[in-house]
Amino acid sequence: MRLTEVEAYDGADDPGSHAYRGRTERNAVMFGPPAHLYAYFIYGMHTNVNVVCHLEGRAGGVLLRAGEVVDGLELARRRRPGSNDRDLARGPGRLANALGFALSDGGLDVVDLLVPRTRCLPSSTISTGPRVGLRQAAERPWRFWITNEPTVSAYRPAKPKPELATLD
DNA sequence: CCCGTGATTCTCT
DNA sequence: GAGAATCACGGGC
Repeated sequence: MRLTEVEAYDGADDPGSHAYRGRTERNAVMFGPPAHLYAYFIYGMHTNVNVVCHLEGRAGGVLLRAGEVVDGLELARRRRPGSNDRDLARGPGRLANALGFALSDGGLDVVDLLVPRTRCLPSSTISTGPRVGLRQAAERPWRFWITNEPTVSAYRPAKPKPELATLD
């Protein structure tokens, strides 16, 4: 998998992070050592995965939002029947599916699964913007993606909180 | 566009 | 401990 889109979450200082309100049973691995998987279940049907990034004791991680399947294409297709190749990992739930990650993989050490590119992309090819679906800290431009990559997911703003009726 | 779906967490008792 | 609100989404129309 070649990652094309990620989002950063900074624990204690980030109202958008699952770790913002401190350690709980669910988010415990985010407080542990880096390069481990924080997996969680969302919207009643989807699994998302993050890579823990800060040193032990300080929470934070990077949500893997989208990628291009460049290896094990047949396997990824089998894991996501009906998906076209571009969509195999286009979105965090789909990406977890395509890689075969499940909730039970939470805590897994992924240091050997993450292979840095041999050459860095020039920063001019990386775009940034607000994270998807957040009401809290929505203004922080902590979503990063490769510009013009077809495998990057569509941006969807958070559903605004219903306001009480206003005169107008 | 719209809505299913269920874990987690918050806010009261 | 119960009930409600929230939610880092995807698929279908």
